[in-house]
Amino acid sequence: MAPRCVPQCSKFKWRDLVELSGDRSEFSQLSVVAHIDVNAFFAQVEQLRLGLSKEDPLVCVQWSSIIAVSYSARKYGINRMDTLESALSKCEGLKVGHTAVFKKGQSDWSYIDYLPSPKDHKVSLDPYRRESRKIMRIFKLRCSKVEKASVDESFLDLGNVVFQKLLELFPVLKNSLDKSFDDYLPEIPEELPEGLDFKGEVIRCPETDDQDGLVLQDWDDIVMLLASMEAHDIRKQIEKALDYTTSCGIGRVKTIAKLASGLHKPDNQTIIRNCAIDNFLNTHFKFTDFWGIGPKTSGIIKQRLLVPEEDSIGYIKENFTQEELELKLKDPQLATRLYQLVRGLYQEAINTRIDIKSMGSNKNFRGKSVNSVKDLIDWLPVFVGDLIQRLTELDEEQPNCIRRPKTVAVHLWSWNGAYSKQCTVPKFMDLFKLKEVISHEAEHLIKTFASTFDNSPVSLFPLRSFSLNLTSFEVISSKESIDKFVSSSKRNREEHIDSLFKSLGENTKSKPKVEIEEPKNGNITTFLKTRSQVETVTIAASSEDPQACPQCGSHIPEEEMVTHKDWHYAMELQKQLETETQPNNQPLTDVNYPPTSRKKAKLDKNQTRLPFFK
DNA sequence: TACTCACAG
DNA sequence: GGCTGTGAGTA
Repeated sequence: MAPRCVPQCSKFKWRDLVELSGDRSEFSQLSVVAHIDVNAFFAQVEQLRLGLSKEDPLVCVQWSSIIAVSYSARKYGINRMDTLESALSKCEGLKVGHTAVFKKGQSDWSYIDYLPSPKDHKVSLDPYRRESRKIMRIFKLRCSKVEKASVDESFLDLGNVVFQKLLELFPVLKNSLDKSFDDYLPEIPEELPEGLDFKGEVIRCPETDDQDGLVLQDWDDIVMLLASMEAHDIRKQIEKALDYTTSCGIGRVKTIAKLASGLHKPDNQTIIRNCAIDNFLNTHFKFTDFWGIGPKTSGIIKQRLLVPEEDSIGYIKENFTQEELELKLKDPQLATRLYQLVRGLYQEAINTRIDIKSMGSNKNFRGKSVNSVKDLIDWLPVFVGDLIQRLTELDEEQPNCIRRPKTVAVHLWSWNGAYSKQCTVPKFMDLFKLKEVISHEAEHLIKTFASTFDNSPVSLFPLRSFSLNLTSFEVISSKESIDKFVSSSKRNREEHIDSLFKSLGENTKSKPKVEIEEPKNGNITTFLKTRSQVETVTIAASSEDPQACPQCGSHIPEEEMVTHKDWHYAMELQKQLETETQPNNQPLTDVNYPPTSRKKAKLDKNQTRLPFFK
């Protein structure tokens, strides 16, 4: 049943609404963030690769341990703790997909049709990263700001797109004249426009909702409603284009959205209105569930605050002021964070471009499989190949911002201790050259290590673990146009806010201080604005116009050309995605897969298990 | 630069 | 629970 509106004086000001349209919308009082995670991601990837259906119970394995369990396999009581053997005993028809692997001595990974052994193989997570990037492309098409939290999770800032919808759907917002930033917003209307309703599961608010259903009181509730519709639509697009199901949480801040996304799995979403935050946190979670509060930190908190097992969030909220938390925890940063976390008020930035800081390739060795320098050197192509491959994909993803590592480090773990050594390398643009250098330096570092053990009573071998790391990434080339974009974009956004307010009939005297952070390259900051220009200005463009877009002919202000071209790029990508997608449930044919691996990846679709389990 | 720690999935 | 990955702190 559709929610009812019970209007009351709004708590929110025009400032809050306008901030929702800016590039720091996650800090607005009306902010809304979605957390989307792909259900049993590795299992879904393997299911598609093997041409199986969602109903086929499947596990993704690495050696003989299970790293992901499809939802249909969970029905048999299989979980990640099971060994492959016990999983197979629980489910007769269980399908098994092993991760792709590197073979010792080779620099590219592939899917193989036998059970690989850790003795001469290393796991490759590359296929999952590739699928992850496809999903990210869609997210980036649909909202102005996306933060990739991990290979299968992202945060989406839905503020901008909800702002747009608010203006479209509620004339009372669009037609208000002579408002200043400090005026309160009007009450919400008594009736919602036709067709508006929450999508997904809405957590109840005991104080305001009643037996007849959900009650909307203020604009933040409507923001959540619109966000739920938008998030649902984005998730359906992912499913249509790529065939992945997802779970999603929608809330005021990242931590709330993150907790919410886990509540209704798989393939559903959960909405936390601000009025429901307390009920949501208290009935479902302990303070240890917050992202970033690990075993160590929670141990300290428990000890210093004497937190009881039950109702730990309520306990912290009700018994300590922020000052008391600082006093007890002796860690002002943690105190502030905890104070805000338990109230659902911990507003964190959504980082769109997470600049890569390091990149590593590791492997643990078993027994005496690496018992000499030669054994280790034989493995080197795998580590180097892994890293170079990932650098290649990084370049492809951001062709106008090429990054290279300054240092190469090797880490070795023997049974006697851990050792590491690093050296600087030239920042070659050419990855073939860089590959040579990294191989050479890594080999040199390993040999240096080995020689220091020559006359030592302890031995480096058999080696327990090895890792090759690239660190201190620096930008070595960024296109001139991007630089221009960066320098002009701050002004752009100020103008953006100005023009918004003109459309709102703003009196510019009380213009708010909208903090403007330094921009991210290539990001579609003014996406919506640009889009509406494309739609309305197309015909006015002349072929003589030096500021005409070469692709659509629209007249585009010089400083917006980059953004505008990004938009074209995004649309092209979308087209590409749509044509790449098969209408039936066939596995995706990934044009990016190395030809060798692709051939091997094609397994018989009628096969119920990989051959080695027959 | 070398090493350790914390956290996450 | 083993494995893989990332970032921060410290001397």
